[in-house]
Amino acid sequence: MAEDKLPTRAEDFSEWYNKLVLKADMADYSPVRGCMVVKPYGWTLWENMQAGLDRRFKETGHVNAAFPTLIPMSFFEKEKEHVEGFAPELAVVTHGGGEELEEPLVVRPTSETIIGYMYSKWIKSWRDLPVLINQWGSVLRWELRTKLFLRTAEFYWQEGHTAHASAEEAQEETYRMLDVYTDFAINDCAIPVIKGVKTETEKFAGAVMSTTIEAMMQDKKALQSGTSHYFGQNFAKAFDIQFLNRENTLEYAYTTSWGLSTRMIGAIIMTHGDDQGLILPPKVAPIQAIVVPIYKTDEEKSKVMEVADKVFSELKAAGIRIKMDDREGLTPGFKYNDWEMRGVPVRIEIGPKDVEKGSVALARRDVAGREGKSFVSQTALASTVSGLLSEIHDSLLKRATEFRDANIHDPKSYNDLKKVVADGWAFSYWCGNKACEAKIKEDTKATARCIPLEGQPEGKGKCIVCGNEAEKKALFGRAY
RNA sequence: CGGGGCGUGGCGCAGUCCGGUUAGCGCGCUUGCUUUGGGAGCAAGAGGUCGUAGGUUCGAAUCCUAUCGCCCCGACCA
Repeated sequence: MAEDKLPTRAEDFSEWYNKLVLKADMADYSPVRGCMVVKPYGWTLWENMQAGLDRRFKETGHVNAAFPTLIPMSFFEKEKEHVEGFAPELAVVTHGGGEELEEPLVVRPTSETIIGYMYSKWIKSWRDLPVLINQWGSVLRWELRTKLFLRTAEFYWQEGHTAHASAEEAQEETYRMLDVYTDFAINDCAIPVIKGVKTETEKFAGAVMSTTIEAMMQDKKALQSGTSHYFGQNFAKAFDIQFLNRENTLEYAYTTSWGLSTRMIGAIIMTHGDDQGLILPPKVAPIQAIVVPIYKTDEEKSKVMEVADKVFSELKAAGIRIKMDDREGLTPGFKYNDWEMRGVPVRIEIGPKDVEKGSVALARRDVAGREGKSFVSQTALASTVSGLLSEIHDSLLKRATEFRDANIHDPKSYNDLKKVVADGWAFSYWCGNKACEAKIKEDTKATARCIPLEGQPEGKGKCIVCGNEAEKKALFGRAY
C-alpha cells in the first residue's frame, strides 16, 4: 500500500480509475474475461444505493419481483429492433444436464422479452393495469472492451417494467422514473445530471423513446447513468399483451422500462475522486466516519480508547455509519491515507491531547490537508458530525455542478464545436437529421448525448452542422 | 476482427539483444524488538514449473517454431 501510488488524474485518468477501483477495495478482476468481482466494500456501497432507489420505487407505487436468468432464444426474435440491437452481445446456453437443448437459452441481457411474455398472461382487463414491477438482479452482455463498473460482461442493476392502459400514462411513467433517477443522483450520490431524450441513433433497441440522465466525469467525458424507456405498443404487439378496455374493445398495452446499474458506482468514483483516492458521497458511503485512536504507551492507550469507545457508541447510536480503526502496529499517518483512499467522508482523530482538552480532530475528506481539519468539542459530537456530513454532500454537489457547467460550451460555428468537444461538451442547435449527428461523430468522436428536457432556450435556431432550422439544442460530447 | 505492447515469487519490475549452471531488486507477507498527532526503523525468515508445448545446444528466462492469455488503440455498447 505504501508504494505503487495512485497515478494522478492529470497523468492518466484511465489508469487512475483502474488502480483506484482495486486499491480502494471496491472490486477485483474475475478469472472470466470481462467479468468483475464486487468486493464487500463496493457491494456495501451498492446496497446503500439500492436502499435509496428501492425506497423511491416503493413510494411511487412499484413492487419487486424476480424473473429468471434464462430466456428462450425465440423470445428475442419477436421484436425486430430488439433482436438486432442485442444479438451481437448474447451469451447462449446450448447444453443442460449433459444433453444438447432443443431450443438454446439466452442468458438475459435485459428482461423485456420474458417479462412481456409473462405480462401477456397476467393482463386481460383494464382493471389489471397498471402493472408496476421492478426487479433487482444481474444481466449479461458479451462486451468487447470492458472496464470495472463502467462496462463489464455481467453487471448488477435494477430493471423496472411497467404496463399501462394509455400512451399518456406510460409516458408519464417514463418521465416519472427519470425524475426518480435524477433525484437519486443529485440527493444521494451528489452527482449533477442532465435529463434528456436520446436521439434515434442512441435510443434503446425496440423503444419508441429513450430518456437518460447524463453526468460529466472529471475527464469531461459523458456517462449515461440511468435510462428510462417508453415502448409504446412495440413490445405489447410482439408479446401479445392485450387487454379489454372500458369500451370493451381489445387493445394493446403501453409499456415502459427503466434501469440503473452498478455503473453508477463508476460515476461516483469519476465524479468525486481525487489524487488521494475515492471521495464517497456521505448518503451512500459504507462508512461515514472513521475513528483513528492515537497513543504511544499502554497508559495513553487506555485513556484514549475510553474516549474513542464513547465517541464511537454515541455516533453509532445517532445513526451514523461509523467504524473504529483499532488495528495495531500501523501508524496514524498510514491509517489516514488508507481511509482517504477508501473515500470515507469524515475522519475523527483522538489522541492524548484530545483526551486532556475534551476535543477531537475532525478531518473532512473533500477538503485536503490542514484546511479540512478542525478541532471540535467532544460534547454534541454526533450533531457536529451529522452537520459536517451534510455539508460535505452539498459541497461535493456544488463542486461537481460548477465543474460541469464550466465545461459545457455554446460553440458559434461547426469549427468551434469541433474544438470544444475535444475537451468538454457542446450545447448546440441540431436539426434532428441523422446525417448531421453522424458527421459530428465522424469528425470528433463526440456523440449526441441527449436533447435536454430543461434549459432549452426560447425559439428556434440554426443547426450547428448544416445551418438548417433547428427546434432544439442537443448536448454533444465524448462518452463512456 | 485489424494495429501496438506484455507474460519472470502475492504485486510492480530487471535480466532476454550477445545462452553459462546459486534467477536478482523494490513493495507486500511472517517473526521479534524499538516505534506511533500525515504513508515507521532494524534484524531474521518464507515464497519462483521464468505463460504453455515442442525444437536447437554439453548447457535455454535468454535462440527457433507453434500456441494460449492479458493490456492499450480502433469498429459495437448501460
